[in-house]
Amino acid sequence: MRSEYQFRDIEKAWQGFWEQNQTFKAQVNPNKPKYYVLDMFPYPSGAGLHVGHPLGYIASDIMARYKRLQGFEVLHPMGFDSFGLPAEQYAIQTGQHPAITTEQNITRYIEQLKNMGFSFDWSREVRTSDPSYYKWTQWIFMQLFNSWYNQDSDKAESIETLKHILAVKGSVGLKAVCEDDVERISAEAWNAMGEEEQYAYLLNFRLAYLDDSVVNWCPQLGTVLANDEVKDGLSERGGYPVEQKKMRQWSMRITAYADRLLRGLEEVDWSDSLKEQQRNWIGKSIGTDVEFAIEGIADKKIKVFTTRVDTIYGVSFMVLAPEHEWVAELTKPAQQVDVDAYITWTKSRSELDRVSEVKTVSGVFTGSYVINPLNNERVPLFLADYVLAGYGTGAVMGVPSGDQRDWNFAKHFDLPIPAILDAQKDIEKQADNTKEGKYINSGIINGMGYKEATDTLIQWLEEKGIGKGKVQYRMRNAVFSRQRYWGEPVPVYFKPTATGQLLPYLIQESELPLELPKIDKYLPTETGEPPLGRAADSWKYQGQYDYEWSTMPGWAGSSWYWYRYMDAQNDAAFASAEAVNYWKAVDLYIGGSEHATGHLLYSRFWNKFLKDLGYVAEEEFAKKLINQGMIQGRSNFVYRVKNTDQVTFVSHGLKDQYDVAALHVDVNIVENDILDVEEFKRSRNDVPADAQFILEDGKYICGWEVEKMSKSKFNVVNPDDLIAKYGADT
RNA sequence: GCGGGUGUGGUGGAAUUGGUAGACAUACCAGACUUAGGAUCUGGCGCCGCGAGGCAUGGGGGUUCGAGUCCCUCCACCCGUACCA
Repeated sequence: MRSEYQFRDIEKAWQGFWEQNQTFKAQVNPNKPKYYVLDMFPYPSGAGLHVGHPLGYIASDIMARYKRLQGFEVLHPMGFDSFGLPAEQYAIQTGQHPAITTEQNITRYIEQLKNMGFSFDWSREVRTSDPSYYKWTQWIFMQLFNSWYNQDSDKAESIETLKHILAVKGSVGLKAVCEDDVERISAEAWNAMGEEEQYAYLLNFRLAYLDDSVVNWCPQLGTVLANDEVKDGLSERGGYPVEQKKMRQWSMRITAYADRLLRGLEEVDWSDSLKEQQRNWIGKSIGTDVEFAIEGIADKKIKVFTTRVDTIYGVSFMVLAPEHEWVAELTKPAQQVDVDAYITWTKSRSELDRVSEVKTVSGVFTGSYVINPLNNERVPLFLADYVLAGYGTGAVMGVPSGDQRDWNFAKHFDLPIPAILDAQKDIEKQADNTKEGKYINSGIINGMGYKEATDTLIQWLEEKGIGKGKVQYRMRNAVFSRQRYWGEPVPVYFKPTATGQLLPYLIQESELPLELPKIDKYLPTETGEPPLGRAADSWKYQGQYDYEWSTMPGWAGSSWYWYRYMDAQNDAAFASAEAVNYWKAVDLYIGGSEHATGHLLYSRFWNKFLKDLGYVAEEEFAKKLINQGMIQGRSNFVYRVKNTDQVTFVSHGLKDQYDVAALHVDVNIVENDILDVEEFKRSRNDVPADAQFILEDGKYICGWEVEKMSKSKFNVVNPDDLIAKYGADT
């Protein structure tokens, strides 16, 4: 009889006991203090659970067990973020419905997670792709559509309160977060509108709204690509050209919450680095909007945003984004050819390319001039792709003496570099962004210091009605449409007005969930519509109106899931008031830092919105957050001898005698650094059967190195294998 | 490019304010015990050197009586960069 620890039997027995006795089932129990420990739920990929997943799950499991022993009622759930691109790509290739592969992957994940013996309450499992779950994702979308952001109360309110304000006061003095170019109207004008006209007007104020956004469009694939799927201006699949194209998309007005998202960081126990990343992402800057008149065009003015209005006398050029809507009108015939060529070129460049290449200057003169309102000088108007249409006003003023990129631009196009501060040094050699000293060559602010000059200019501009102080955020509103199949359908249909304009309407709440229709292929349609367009003939609201064909992004389902765990089976609400008021918020959230500016920001946004509407208890959803690190892997290497006719590998101890190239080899065919040569030949089709191996002591010894664990380094170990070999506790 | 982070033995990591660098653990080496070992115990273990000693916290420079810690500068790697999850 062997006396060693029989982990296979013992672990299996206890896991069975826990399941039968529901040992880890959580309940609303007002007699006990609660503790909510949450893991970032995984995407169920086809590769199965990676060893990186348990790294965080082990930490949270330790906390969950510890808190239970301390007498807390502990909520420690697990679920699956099961909508996403990989399942859709697989469906496109195989015709297999993504729901089927997703189901299989989840089954595997659950088996793996149970083998590890985590103390999850599996009765609360959620799956974002399950209609009983996405019913509530769609419901939240409906609430966002039915809301506007009132800056007076500093919260989201029902669109009904806006209707009331419009009927009584109109929108002239209304403080709402909305599109900049919304026409301001009087109460009389509002009341004189027809019902459809009023409805169309309200669309400008909703927190979920339609807007033009720039996307990566691949004409050959007929689809929109993620930046991730674009490499060097070509699609990763197929290598086709990708261009920047404007499309009508759903967006979420997250910018309405920018300031609250900043302030909320002060009350959460998250790492300083993570908070800093969010602050920088939101990017609050205080500056000034200034309007420049256009020479020869009386009815239009170009608006720029600047954080350094004090440098306005140093302006020697102006730059518009190539996508700016007035480009066609502002381009003179003599420059038309150059401008067209430049725009064509920028269309091939991703946003990341555009802002990251600062060494090379590119741009083109439009032939037009604007007028500096302070000194009435003519300022040449250029296009350059470092200016982004989606940020600020899509136009910037060029001040070469104070900004290095502007300085480079001015040198390249041989533009003047006027000095504006007596403290600026060597501006013929480089820009000097100092705010020190007194202004020179600067009209009404000559002799002043920075603060006085800024205040004087803002006051002057506001009096003349051509500028005003403004807070600008770097963060943009969040695009919410995806031209994909495997996501939540948007619960909207389109109905034409009397004039034929299509307006979006919500379906009835009682009609939720709006389930994904079955389609024959998962590709976009031949006319470039999203995949759901394939169901258009039969999939109609009340048999006559087209539904929205785009689906929601991956972040929709993950931006509220912690509430569903509180009351996962509830069919009447996303969670009952009783459950929400007991569990309140996540006490400890564990996951990767890569979610700093995506998931964690979107989730805070939706949480604040749900709080405004009174559906949840807390302003911040995760009180404490810990980022787990990454798993390192021990990589193995083989050494291929260079410049030989016959493919030859030399063992590690002898490699210095040859000219060799080190190649990663799969660690799963290496044991104690000894390579399984036969398996190596079998598993690699780039290694011929007659390959030579120069051995030492009859063995092929591999080299090794510690690196990030990743597929490309062939150093990934499978948790199943490790558990089978050593047991879950190990 | 920009934002955030990390760099200390084979590995995970210690080192309170600037005051003995490498605690603790693991791996490895040698030995003991044992029917057996994925158990236990003992010793060794940053690098060079027989030794005395010298060198060493990504590289270079600086401040200081004294620097892993402070300053400057450079490098490498990781995360994010808005439709991967």
